[in-house]
Amino acid sequence: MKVSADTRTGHAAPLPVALADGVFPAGCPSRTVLDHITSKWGVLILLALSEGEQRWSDLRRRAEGISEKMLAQTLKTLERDGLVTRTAQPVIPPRVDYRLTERGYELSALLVPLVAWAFENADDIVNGQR
Amino acid sequence: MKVSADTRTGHAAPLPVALADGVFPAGCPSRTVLDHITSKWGVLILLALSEGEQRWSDLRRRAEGISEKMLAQTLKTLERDGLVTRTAQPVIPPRVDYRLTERGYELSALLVPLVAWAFENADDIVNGQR
DNA sequence: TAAGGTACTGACATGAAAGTTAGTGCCGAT
DNA sequence: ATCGGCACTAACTTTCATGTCAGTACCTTA
Repeated sequence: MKVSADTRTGHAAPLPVALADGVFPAGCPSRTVLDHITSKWGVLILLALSEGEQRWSDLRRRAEGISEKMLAQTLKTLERDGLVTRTAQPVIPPRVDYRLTERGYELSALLVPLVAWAFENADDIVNGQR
Repeated sequence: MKVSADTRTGHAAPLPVALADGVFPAGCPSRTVLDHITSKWGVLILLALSEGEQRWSDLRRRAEGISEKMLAQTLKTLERDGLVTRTAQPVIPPRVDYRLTERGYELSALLVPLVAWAFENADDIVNGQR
């Protein structure tokens, strides 16, 4: 069954993804990846790092409201996913830097416009306007 | 304090958003909006609708694994946010169509490349590769 | 006559995500 | 001498998003 294009707006909206019948499969690995990067704090951390290497305490301050537990957990997930690298310097006091990998940078380039859109439209949306 | 650009990749990564000190404020409305659109099923529904108007049963089939409760709940949230419109036709059996608003279409245009990226990179990521 | 499709709603249950609190070891500043 | 900053970890608790199950009302097909 072929799904027709949007007839109201006249816009084409191609999904450049091989999807049988336009179905998003339940067990698909992309679901897991999507869950990681669209997690409450994942987006914010990736966005903050898109401006360059940052320390633990920088990230904590920039993602306002994050707990240390969630910061550690989010960074670990992003590291396991190969989106972020951790560099610890054996100095006192400890200094640890986080930066995006090439892959992480690729992703952040897609997230930036999304978050920018959310910023611009947030007020209209929560006020229930058009 | 000014945050330096990424010195490793040499890429510029501008955040086109007015952020005092690069801090994402805790009470910011964009947090709410981001939560809605990055919810487990929100992304999938918006993506499915990016291909055009669709019925309840179409969406249920395409977002594989979604329950009827979550479909209803997700659609209601997206409707309240002015991203989706609902059109019920008084026929028997009932027929209800869902489509993106202009604003919803704008958003989906940003989500499509993100999901495409997730599809392409998912296997590498979950296999813990580089 | 019974089963199944259509588009839902509501009560209840669960589990994963998130929050809270406390503790680590070392240092510099008050 | 004790406080705070640094970068965490671990145990425990809570909250909320999500899942499960049942029911609605009408019609068609078997």
